[in-house]
Amino acid sequence: MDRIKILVVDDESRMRKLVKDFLVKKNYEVIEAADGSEALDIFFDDREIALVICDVMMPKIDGWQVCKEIREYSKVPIIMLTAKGDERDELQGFELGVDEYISKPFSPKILVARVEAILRRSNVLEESERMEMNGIVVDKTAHSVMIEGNPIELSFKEFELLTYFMENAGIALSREKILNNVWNYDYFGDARTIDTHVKKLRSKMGEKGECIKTIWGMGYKFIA
Amino acid sequence: MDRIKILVVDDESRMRKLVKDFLVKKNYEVIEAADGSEALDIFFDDREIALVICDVMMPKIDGWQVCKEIREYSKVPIIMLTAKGDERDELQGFELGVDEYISKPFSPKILVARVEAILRRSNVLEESERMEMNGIVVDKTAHSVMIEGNPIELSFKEFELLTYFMENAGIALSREKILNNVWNYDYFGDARTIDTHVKKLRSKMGEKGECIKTIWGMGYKFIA
DNA sequence: AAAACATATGATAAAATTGTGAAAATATCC
DNA sequence: GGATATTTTCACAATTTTATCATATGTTTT
Repeated sequence: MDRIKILVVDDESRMRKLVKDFLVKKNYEVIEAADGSEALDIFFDDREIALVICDVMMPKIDGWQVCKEIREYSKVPIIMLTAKGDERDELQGFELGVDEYISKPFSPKILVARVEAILRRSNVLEESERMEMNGIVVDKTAHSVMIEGNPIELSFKEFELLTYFMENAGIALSREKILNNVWNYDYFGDARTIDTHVKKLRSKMGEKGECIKTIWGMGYKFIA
Repeated sequence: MDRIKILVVDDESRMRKLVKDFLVKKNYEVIEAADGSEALDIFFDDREIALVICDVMMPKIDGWQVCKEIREYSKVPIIMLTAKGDERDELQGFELGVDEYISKPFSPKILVARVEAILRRSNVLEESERMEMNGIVVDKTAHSVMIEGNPIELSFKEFELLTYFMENAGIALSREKILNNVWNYDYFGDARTIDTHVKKLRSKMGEKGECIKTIWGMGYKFIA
């Protein structure tokens, strides 16, 4: 899965950097905008931003305005950074659809906690990546495999191999191709090791092992 | 915060024990009273009882009477256990200030659900973040853990780790991910420290330690 | 049908990962 | 400041996975 994108809008570059640093450490992808119009440009251009963190006080277009314009078209979660707890402003904000406030100065922990809470609420975090073909259910998130409702235990490589097969169902895959995709690029061992893994996979998959077909002189193919 | 106190009033010890067992598993402190006058004594003596569960049918002072006397001085939520749905009685009860009825026989789930609902309504469960999975009760507010009704002592990190696992039950978690979420962003130590914590957690959790599964070559996963 | 070649299989060796206990470093509490 | 508990590190054992190889089995070609 790709990293989650967060748009940080603030006219002070120091503040942007601060916020960015903590979020990057948490493995988010942070995009910066130095003012309201840049923020709106980026937001409507990118279309994949999962969260907006926006300073209220900005020259030209202020935070409220940014919020309002985004809300015209999007329900993306918005966190506002306020100078201090101005209740009247906050009330106004909630009407505009602000999801959360963080008043400066804030601790990094608070920031990260709020961000995670919001993302969890909006189900951006941890959507389960599942795949189902012919009674074989692969859940990449849970790292589990079920066949006809029964869980089976696969080793790491076997799991990777199976998901690679299933993601490329119906496509003939040469050993070379499999090596390049399932093994690290720096693997220079024997390609025949694939055979062994295929063997184990097939046996663990029972009847469904026949989904992995041998293409003589070429490689393998997964058929659903 | 201390555990929440619930007073259970019933002349049948079997019934008291039944109710108590389920509530204790949910980390409530249960105080028993075998008859009405004992109940009133305990209630006015303790002053910290958050909920009263009271049988209607009792010798000497019946449930209605207990309810009435408590209501003279307190607005504590009261749940009545009735033999069967006698509507006339229930009407009478609501006038007395009974909050909820549970008619015998009841399922433990119903009981616990009603209790939690009432406590939430009366703000006793003030955002007390607790979760329960497979007999493991974690109360983030109280920072306590119970397994099958027995409290276990966890260190700070162990507690954080367990809650992280439980909040992400069923999801395969890489060491990197665990470090980023349970440890501070500024931790750059050895990832193997996780193993040590997992080891201690497992041993402290006894049989339930098996809920933390090792995913070879990948990380760990909590299964409920 | 035999030769030549490709894949399957089982056993085994090598490598990688995790479990564990103890010691060292840190933090916390009197 | 010392005692205690927690957290981290480390070394080694135990375990699991992965790679290799020899051999068996199966396909294709001649």
